[in-house]
This record gives sequence, structure tokens and C-alpha cells, in this order.
Amino acid sequence: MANQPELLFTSCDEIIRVFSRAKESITKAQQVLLGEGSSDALLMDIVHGLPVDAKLKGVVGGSSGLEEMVGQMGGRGSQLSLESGREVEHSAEAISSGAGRGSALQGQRRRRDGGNRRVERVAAPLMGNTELPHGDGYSWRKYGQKDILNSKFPRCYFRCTHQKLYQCPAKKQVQRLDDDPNIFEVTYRGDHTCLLSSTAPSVPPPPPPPIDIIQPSAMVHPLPTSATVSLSQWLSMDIISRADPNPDGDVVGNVQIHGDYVGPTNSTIYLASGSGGGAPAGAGPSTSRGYGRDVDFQLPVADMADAMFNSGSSSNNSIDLIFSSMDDKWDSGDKKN
DNA sequence: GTCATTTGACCTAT
DNA sequence: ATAGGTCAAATGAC
Repeated sequence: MANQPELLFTSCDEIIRVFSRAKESITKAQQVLLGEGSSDALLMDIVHGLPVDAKLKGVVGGSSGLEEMVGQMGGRGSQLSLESGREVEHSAEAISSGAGRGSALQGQRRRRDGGNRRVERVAAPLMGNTELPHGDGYSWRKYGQKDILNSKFPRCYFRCTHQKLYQCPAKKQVQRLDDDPNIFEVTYRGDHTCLLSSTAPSVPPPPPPPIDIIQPSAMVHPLPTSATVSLSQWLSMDIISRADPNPDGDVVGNVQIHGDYVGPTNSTIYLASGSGGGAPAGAGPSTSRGYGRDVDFQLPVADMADAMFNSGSSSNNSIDLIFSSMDDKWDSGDKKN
């Protein structure tokens, strides 16, 4: 790719076109939802009907990539005050009494840290690392895992990465539901205090607001049904395509997508290729390392990229699929000289 | 060397 | 006694 600037530029152009169409379609979907009430099925119909380029369908695997994106956006939506992206339960009593797990034994369990707990149910990512729910904007460190009585799946224990530095007491537990492995039950305990420090990382989105309990059966793909931040606002993107911004030729066909996200900062996706590009290696807000499970304040656009490009464990590098599919295009058509 | 994950052992509320 | 929650040594990735 580095040796084929035209190919790279055309590829980026293709991505921009598809993103633009996705934006249009989601905006339409939002209008439908706001105008006629919420209907997940209706939205999914719209998403399935998107004029998604066949090549990008290939990129995201068997399911529609935009379907995944909408699911991811629903999950993120809780942090954007979208009200039904996640199933949230603010109730110490509900938690301590088993919180939907149906275990009488768990109802007897203790509350070690004062009962300040909150439960969310989050759909598992459809691709990438499906073993854990998508990042919630905070940085977590896993400190334990335990098999739970009468549960098919182990429970994972996480605490705030900044626990030692800032004495942040925040913790969370993640467990798959027995009756629906596609849903994670995430229990948050304690509030983050690491954000109060002036040396702490940038402020992540606020925690999701309390909402009524949703029937688990309705939580297959969390979708925003009402919004205090409109989808179109959230998704508003200024797409800047720059062909060879650097006269020295270091970067060719760099594409920046700026999200007008009302959050800590604008986000930028760098699709630079070639050596010594304008974007640093691993560019992006995440400071994660290791296995890519920890997420430091990922932003929505980055999430979309994550969803689309399947960042994480798979050796099936989707970005390769994008451009290999583009190769096919040129092999069969334009690329004849 | 640093930091994150894994996992068996330990702690403790019930 | 039991089981959920936590600790910490071992291990691995970077």
C-alpha cells in the first residue's frame, strides 16, 4: 500500500463514501425513531436496508457492520445519556438479592462495600473480543475470576487501574448470563475518585443515568430509543481528505475523521499508511496495552473503528480485508495497467 | 523493567 | 461449612 499512493487514496475515498452513507442512514433512522416512537425492530430493518457496499459487508464478517456499529453505539450511548442503550439497575437491594440470576443463595450474599452498586446488562460484541463486553470508558484491571455456583460462566473481577495511584475504589464484576450468553451482566461498585486528581487522565463520560429495568429478552442489540444527545449530533463528522499533506511524501492519503462528540476531546481516526506517517503508531486515545482489554477513555468514533476493524485478538485483520477486497476490485476492473 | 493477566489460596459474610 | 470476593505469586507481553 505504501508504494501505491493512488490505491491508498482511492481506498480511503471509498471508506469516506461508505461512512457518509452510513451517517445518512442512521440520521434517517433517528428521525423515524423520534417521530414514531422507539422500535428496535424498525431500526434494525433500516440498518439492514442500508446500501452498504458489498465489500464492506465482507469487512465486517457475516453480519452487517453497521448493525454492529449501531449495537456498539447503543452500548456507548449510556455514557452519552442515551437512555436505553444499556439495561441499568441502580439498586443495592436488587443486586444483593441476586439481580436476575435467580439464585436464592446469592440473595444471602454480603455487601462488602456499602451497597453502592449498579448493574447493567450489556450485549456482547458481535465480533472482536466477545469474551468481554465492550469498553465502558474506564480503565479496568482484572484481579480475579471465579466460578459461581449454578452459573455456567465464571465471574470476572475488575478494579480501577488507578486504584493504587488515586485510591480509586471503583470495581466491577462481569458475568455472562446463563440463559443468554450474548448478554453480560456488569455490576459496578464504588465510584471513581481517580477523576478528581489533577494528574488523572482526562474525564470520561459520566455514568449512565438510572432507568427502569428492561426485560432481558429485549436486550439483544442495545439501541438508543431516545436521546439527550442526538445521534446526528453525535455522529456529525467532518471528513477531511488530504492527499499527500506532507510535501516530503511521508504521508499519502491521510484521512482524518473528526467526531463532534460532546466529550473530553475530539477524536481522530488516522488511517495513515506507510512508514513514518503523520499519525503516531497506535494513534488514538487508548492507552491500553497487553491484550487490548483495558480501555482508557475510548471515544465513540474510535469505537466505531474498533467495531469495524475488529481491533483486538483476531488474526483476521479486517483492515486487510478492506484492502484485499479493494485489490479484488482492481484486479477485476480498473487495475489493468 | 514494568505492567497486566492468570489462578490457587486465603478471607469472611452468611 | 459454604461460596463470593480478594490477594498475591507466577507468568507473559511489551
